Amino acid sequence: MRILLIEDEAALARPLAEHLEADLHIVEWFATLDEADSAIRALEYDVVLLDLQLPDGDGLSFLSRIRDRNIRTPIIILTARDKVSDRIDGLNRGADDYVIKPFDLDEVKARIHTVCRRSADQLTQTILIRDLCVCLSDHSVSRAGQPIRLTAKEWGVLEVLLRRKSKIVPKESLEAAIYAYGEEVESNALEAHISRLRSKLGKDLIVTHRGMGYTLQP
Amino acid sequence: MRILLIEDEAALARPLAEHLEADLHIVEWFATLDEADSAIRALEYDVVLLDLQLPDGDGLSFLSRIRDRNIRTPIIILTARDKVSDRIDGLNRGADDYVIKPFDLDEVKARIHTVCRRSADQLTQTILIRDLCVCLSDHSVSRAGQPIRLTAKEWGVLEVLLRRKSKIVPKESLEAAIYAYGEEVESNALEAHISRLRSKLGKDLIVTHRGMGYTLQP
DNA sequence: GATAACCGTAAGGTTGGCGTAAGGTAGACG
DNA sequence: CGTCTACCTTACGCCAACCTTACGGTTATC
Repeated sequence: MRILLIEDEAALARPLAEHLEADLHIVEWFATLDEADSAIRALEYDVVLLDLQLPDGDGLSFLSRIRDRNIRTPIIILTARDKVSDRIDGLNRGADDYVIKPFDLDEVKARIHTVCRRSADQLTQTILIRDLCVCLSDHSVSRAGQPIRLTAKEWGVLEVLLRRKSKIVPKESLEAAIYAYGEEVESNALEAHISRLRSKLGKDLIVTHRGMGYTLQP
Repeated sequence: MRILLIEDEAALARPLAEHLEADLHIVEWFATLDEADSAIRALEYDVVLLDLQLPDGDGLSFLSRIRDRNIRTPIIILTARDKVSDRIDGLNRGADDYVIKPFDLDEVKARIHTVCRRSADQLTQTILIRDLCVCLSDHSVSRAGQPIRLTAKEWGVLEVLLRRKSKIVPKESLEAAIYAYGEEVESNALEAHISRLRSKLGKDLIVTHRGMGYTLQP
């Protein structure tokens, strides 16, 4: 678990960080919103522990800003016992839970666990097409419950076709999708991938439009 | 916390509900078993507060019915001081705790907390996968009863794979999970960890998806 | 202060994905 | 019907991605 701890009081933060690290988590501790902001921009965390009173700004507005940016990382607020309104406000702005200071270290641990679990079984984006079940978020395909293993390139092609559902996708678009700049390829590599995809997913799933491109059969 | 309160005496129920709501819980109050039954069918609660004497039936049989349906939501019984046998009976039928009427509001709160903690710890945190038993909360793994010792990094990798169950997890995600910012590593350290994990947990638990990442074999 | 555990590194081995190309198929058009 | 051409299919071989292992540096443990 990768944890972002935003707390200015070292006396609180340090033991907490140590306790969580002893629990085999990776903790990154910042004392200002400014630092935390660049950290959360650059990296992915599994959970954020956010103190509301910080030297360089209000934790609540930070919270709103994060959610506005559509970052859905679970956030647990660290708040004083008497600041009931802060807690409510925080939950309303998209926090996932709160812990009251002074907190029990094990309680924080427990909250982190439940919050992470909650976010882990979030909805996964799955698409049903003919007898196939394609899950975009886990890169998995199955037919009649039987999982089908695709290679990286095959998946790349399928994903583009799925996203441009029912539209005719030109070969060039597909090639652009699976080859980075500079590693383009001459020859019929794409056609070979299409062929291999068909043999795995069913002969008539992918329809050819001569001279134009490919579509998925709905 | 989402709380289902089943209590017919408004004089008791109302202040309790208010007190719990002030503590930021969500309380849904029903005065009959019938209503409560449909509520618990439809929604998930974190804890149920159950009075045993209700106008439309016996709380104890309701309790049995819930447990028979394999609903494991923690249940706290609200009972009168002189009904000792009811309490024992309740606990035997699967209640998690009891509070004696007339109760102190803060005591109820405390009971709710401990009961929730307990249930969160025990049922959410152990995962069975193939012949392995993995406990997320205490970071232990065992195969056929034999404990297996994992190192910190090995555990970090395994935990992420477990949490993203059945998803293909890219190498970068795994690396991000076990290295804090600034202590990233060049070389195939991750591959080495995967290899060591496989030798400890079984050769085919972790499946490689070339160019994409790793998955756990279900 | 010695022993063990952990982990990054790199070397050497393995393999599956992928590009290639050759031969076949089928729409398009006259 | 014949020809052209875009596309299909298959086998093959290469190589990057990956695996495994040993080694040494560092840190934890007693």
